[in-house]
Amino acid sequence: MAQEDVFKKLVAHCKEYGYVFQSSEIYDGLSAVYDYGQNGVELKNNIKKYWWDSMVLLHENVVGIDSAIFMHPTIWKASGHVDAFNDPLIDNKDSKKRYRADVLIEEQLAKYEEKINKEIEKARKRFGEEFEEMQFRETNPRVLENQKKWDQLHERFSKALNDGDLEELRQIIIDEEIVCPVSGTRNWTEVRQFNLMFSTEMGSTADGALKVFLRPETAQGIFVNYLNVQKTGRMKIPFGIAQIGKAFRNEIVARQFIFRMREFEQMEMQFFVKPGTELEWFEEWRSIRMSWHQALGFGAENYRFHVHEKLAHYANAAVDIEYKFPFGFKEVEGIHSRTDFDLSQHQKYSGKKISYYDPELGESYVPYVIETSIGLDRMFLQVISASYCEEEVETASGEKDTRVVMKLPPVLAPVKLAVLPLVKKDGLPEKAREIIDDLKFDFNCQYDEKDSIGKRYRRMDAIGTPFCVTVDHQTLEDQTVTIRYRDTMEQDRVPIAEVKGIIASQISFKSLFEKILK
RNA sequence: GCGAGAAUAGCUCAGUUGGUAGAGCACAACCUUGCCAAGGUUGGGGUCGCGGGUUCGAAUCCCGUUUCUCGCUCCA
Repeated sequence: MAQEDVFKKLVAHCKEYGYVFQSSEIYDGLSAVYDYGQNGVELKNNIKKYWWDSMVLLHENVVGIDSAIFMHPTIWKASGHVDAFNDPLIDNKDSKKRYRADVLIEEQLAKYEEKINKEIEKARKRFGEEFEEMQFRETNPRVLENQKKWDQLHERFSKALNDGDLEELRQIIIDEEIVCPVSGTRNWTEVRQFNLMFSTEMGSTADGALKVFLRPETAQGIFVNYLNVQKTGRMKIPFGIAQIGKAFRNEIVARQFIFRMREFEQMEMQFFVKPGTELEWFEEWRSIRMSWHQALGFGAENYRFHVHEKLAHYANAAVDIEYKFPFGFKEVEGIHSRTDFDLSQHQKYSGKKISYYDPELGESYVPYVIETSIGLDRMFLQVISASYCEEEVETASGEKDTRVVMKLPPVLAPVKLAVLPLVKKDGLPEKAREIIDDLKFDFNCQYDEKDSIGKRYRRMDAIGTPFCVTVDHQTLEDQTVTIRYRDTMEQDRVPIAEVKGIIASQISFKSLFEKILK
């Protein structure tokens, strides 16, 4: 079966079994926004717990916070998001290439400058040492002409940019006869402002309302709380701050199910270190994070590192952990060495001193930061991609049949066990209820008495329930039940009293954590 | 954003040159069976994605729009 078909089936399966729904579906949906259903939310919460505990419990120098989605707008100036994520874009209809309108115009300005410089260089060669550049600039007709064009264009461009006049930007491109470098044509679309950040207004909209952004990343909430946590927690460098939360990006193209969404959830940990030691810590976390993924047992061959050649403005090292999704290797998590960029920026914009006094060195410095940032929704997709299986099995009548089973790691499964009376009479349902009443405070349990036992097993396979406890007539006599294991479909008969312990031992995070620490 | 394709019951689909919508599965109730899906009876559920237009009449033809899929592009 082709990988795309698997993915299609997985998406359908997610909807059919209450994992993921399209947002606002009864209103025709909302593009690139999804809701998690009754099983999806359980799986998601379990993934969060796996991550959170692996950060906060396993590392005594990592603590958590939960910062607000709304933050002071200046934070986004300091972080660079306002400038970096605010581009006027224009497309060439012939080459289908997209450009930043402001960049196209800047290039045109550069062309005029180049022409002027050429004239000056020519003249400099001709006149040698007697050449007076200022005088030449003021008198040479070709220089004057290009200078005039430059001035006019620059003035018009600045005004258009300041006014946010997109029409005018497009008109400039047309008037300047700027062509697409690829197609060579001037067949341009409208200029559209593309802002990666969603904004809204806080306070009265009549006047003086504050324009605030929905955070495009959770990291800044950690940076602006760095001092609070460091001081109140008496944290000593190196230490980390972890956070799980929603972030929002107005993506142009958001596709591939929950892989790229407009509203998504991040699990980030920013680790503050002494300058100069950041690359050691970068290596350390890169290795810890890979172990965290691989501990789930989806196969080491399905992961790889992707080292960034081109680094973002704030980073001095960056690597992605990629997982082999049905649509190819894609980024799940990024580990970045962010230097002191963020803290320094906030120091500059806020005017507050953000430094750490290192008692061992006897001096102060702005810490460097190693960031581990994982997309929770991508992690969710990784888990369900890895778990979705279609198996050939033989039916009771000897025919071939396909069993769809979600082989989720039991520790992450939304429903841990189902308790099933073999028949709906003879007191078996009552006995099953009794067992559930004893287990329901420890595990997410389900009760099902409808349809044949085989059908109920299949339903549990489809949502990934790792254990089915079946109550039969023998149960009433000797207080034993059968436990049926999802992956092998094999059964053990055990005393009711032992069920809790057996399941608890298989859904503990401890064994995963031991793999990570090893 | 561009190009191509798709949208009919919860799911998979049928629906003739335009004549007021069907099947299987699923779901609910009851009966029966009882360890790996598909026994019987009965029942609920669709203004055919949405909005216009053409027509006596539109699921069907035309236009627009929304959502999804694929490719390109973009983002990191």
